[in-house]
Amino acid sequence: MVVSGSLERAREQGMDRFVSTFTNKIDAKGRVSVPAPFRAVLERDGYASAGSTGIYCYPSLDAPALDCGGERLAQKIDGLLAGLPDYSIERDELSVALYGDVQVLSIDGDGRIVVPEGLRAHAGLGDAGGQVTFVGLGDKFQIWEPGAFDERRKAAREKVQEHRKLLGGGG
Amino acid sequence: MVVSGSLERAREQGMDRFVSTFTNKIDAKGRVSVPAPFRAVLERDGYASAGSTGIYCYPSLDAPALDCGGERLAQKIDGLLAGLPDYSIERDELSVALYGDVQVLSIDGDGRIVVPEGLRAHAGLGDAGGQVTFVGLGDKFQIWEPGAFDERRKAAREKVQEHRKLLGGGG
DNA sequence: TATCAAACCATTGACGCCCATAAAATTCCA
DNA sequence: TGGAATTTTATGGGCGTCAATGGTTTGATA
Repeated sequence: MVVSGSLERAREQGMDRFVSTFTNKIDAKGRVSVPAPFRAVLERDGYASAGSTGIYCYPSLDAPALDCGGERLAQKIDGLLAGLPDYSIERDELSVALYGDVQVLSIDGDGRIVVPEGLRAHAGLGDAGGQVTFVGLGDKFQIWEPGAFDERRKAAREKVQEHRKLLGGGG
Repeated sequence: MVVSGSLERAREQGMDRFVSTFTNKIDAKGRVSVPAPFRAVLERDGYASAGSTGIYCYPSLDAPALDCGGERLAQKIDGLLAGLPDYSIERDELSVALYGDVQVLSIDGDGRIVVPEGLRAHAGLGDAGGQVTFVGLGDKFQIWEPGAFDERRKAAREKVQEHRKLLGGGG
């Protein structure tokens, strides 16, 4: 396929954030299609143009999921380091923390990525059914094992309902 | 192998920083393959062209790891020293610390380096399983014993978690 | 000549790249 | 508005190239 359909639409609509969730299959080779709308956002973000080779991906700090994004995400990380002096110990430490877990995954001509073993393990991808769920979070998106994401979503709903009650049902 | 694949890709895409982590085997002779993407960055950096013969490599000042890079790294070190007054004690000490243990490692036709015993000892390379981990840190990269890196990474993750507000709360 | 290091070669497994198919969605026209 | 035609996406598979790794030979040195 050619990355043009969703891309052009996204351009026209000024879409530049990751939205919605999609569930795709991960095949025997470990390949997964990145949802076309996400690819469109990445294109806009310039993931494949000037700065980088692919998408940035690292284990989420607080969930069994992977955080992914393009240039914007990379620049956010760089921004954190920008303030620290070159070759200072602080910078080295933070660099390892931020870069150490990051993998750059290239997207093939068909819009697919291969998730390396280490990352797959953190998110438990492939543990069940060989499917993975992409979740848009604006600036970035996450990759979940579908079952795990379901639980997380349920929990989130319940929490929201709690809040509503506390807020006096003003909805 | 021929150093052309990743290199050309890197050229075209303007990739000029060390990113991602890779784990390769180190054999009985002390040989390790430098990850192809890193070689590509080094090529761009001119490590093997005009100025120098190989990559700069020295014991990391604050970690059981090796700091490595090409021309850019060398120049940054120079710049760092240039900032200090001539014949100052600080400069002398830093000079020794930085330059004293620097080794220029040449990359053979197959993309491998031989890590000298002294450096290997500092990072504990080969102590377990005969594997080493390359960690991209932008301007330079580090070489770790996988186990040690894992520990450092865990610690770093916890540290980042404390500062995750800086990341925009996204995790 | 013995030893060590560095260039050379060869193998294998992984990965990038291409094509094919099928399903879904969108467009276009009646 | 409905339905056909076209486009786009997702997914499966094959194939060639390249990277990583192990081994061998050559060359320098003492």
